[in-house]
Amino acid sequence: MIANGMWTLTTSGDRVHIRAMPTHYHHGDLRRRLIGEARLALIRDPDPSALSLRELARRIGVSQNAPYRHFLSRDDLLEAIAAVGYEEVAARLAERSGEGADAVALVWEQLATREPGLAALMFRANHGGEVAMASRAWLAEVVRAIEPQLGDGDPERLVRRAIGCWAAVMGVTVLHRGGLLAGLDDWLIPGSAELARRVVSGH
Amino acid sequence: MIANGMWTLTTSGDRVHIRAMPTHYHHGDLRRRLIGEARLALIRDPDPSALSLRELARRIGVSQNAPYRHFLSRDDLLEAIAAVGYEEVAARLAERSGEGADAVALVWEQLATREPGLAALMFRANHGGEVAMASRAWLAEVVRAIEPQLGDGDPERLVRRAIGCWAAVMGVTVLHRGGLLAGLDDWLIPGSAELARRVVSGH
DNA sequence: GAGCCAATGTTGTCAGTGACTACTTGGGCG
DNA sequence: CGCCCAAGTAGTCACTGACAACATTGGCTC
Repeated sequence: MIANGMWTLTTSGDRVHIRAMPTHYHHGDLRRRLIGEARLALIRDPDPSALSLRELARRIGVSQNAPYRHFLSRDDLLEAIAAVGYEEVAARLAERSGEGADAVALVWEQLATREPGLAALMFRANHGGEVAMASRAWLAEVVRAIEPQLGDGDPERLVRRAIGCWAAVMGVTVLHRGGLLAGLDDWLIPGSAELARRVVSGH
Repeated sequence: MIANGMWTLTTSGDRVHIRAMPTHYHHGDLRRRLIGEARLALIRDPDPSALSLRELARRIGVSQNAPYRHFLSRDDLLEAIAAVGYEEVAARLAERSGEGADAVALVWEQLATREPGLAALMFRANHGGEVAMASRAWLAEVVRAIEPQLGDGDPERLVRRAIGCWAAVMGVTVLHRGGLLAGLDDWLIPGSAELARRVVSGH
């Protein structure tokens, strides 16, 4: 089955059915509800490993097993959330085209501040194809953002710089959120925007 | 009680006893054993959230509750391991003083390659004081490593650059291990050494 | 309009986990 | 020699992810 929230594609035999999704039941809405509720849970407790499928189900008011109709496993849910995260962050960066590397830093920092749990999920190891795919949209936006600052050099360098920029910004975020910079005076901590610019610019 | 593996310091009343640790029992050795076995487990399965205290205990041959005599909780164990990780990586960097930012990249990359689970632990959010402390040793070594490349500017800038270097190198590692760069051609991925140099050098 | 049938719920169950309480042990100190 | 107490053991609890089996819903086909 293929669904996007508005409709579902179903196969019966070798026929293909398209049908609108019901809205007044939990039917068809659950997947979205689960992701939304999970994000809320991640705001309450930013540790993704503390997120419980059963509690989510309880909160939404469905049976403990219902989530498994929409996600293969707990990890599958987490993947989906991370993917949504990348999509959103890409969209937010797209709105700020023209602000260069600073925008990359800004958008990422906002994410990490507002939804640290979501950010933690996006840092996570062993992501599957879904997240990798979604993160490409983000990477594409980073490329677009920094492109004017790099002049028209070769496109490969552009991508390399974009990844470097992403990595650097993400790195500071990880250090920050990890408490690894706790106790250090503020002026000893590089601003992520400054770092992003530094990575992008130059020969 | 204070212990370092060779001896223990015990207080009885207001006296202090120092005594050698027995070696033929698990006594006194368990803490170290646990950390070691946990690292092995993290090599088998790099996902820290999959590490089970009970399985560790089983593997070592002690009761399921024995670990709690040495660590307050599972997280406490993970913290201790992360701290050890930072200590080791600091030591390894110290051996390569004079190689500049490249050494930082090299050492960190080796860690992430050889013990990705350990690395994941060191990236983790919400670290307590113990890890923050240990990571300071690492940061100090990074400062020492990049110092010759920066000339003798102001020391604050030096620290900022060191943190930036750390963040950048760590960022690429996270992206890599997260599978976020999967499918990208190699020449599109910035080398962490190059990135480190770029962050450190310049005006 | 009847009924099929896939999607999507629900109930029941299992093994495994972190953490707690209460006990036992054993070796060095006085 | 006897006590003390750090460090180990046994038993238990609530909770979790995952699975199997069953119930229900509503659109499509005929």
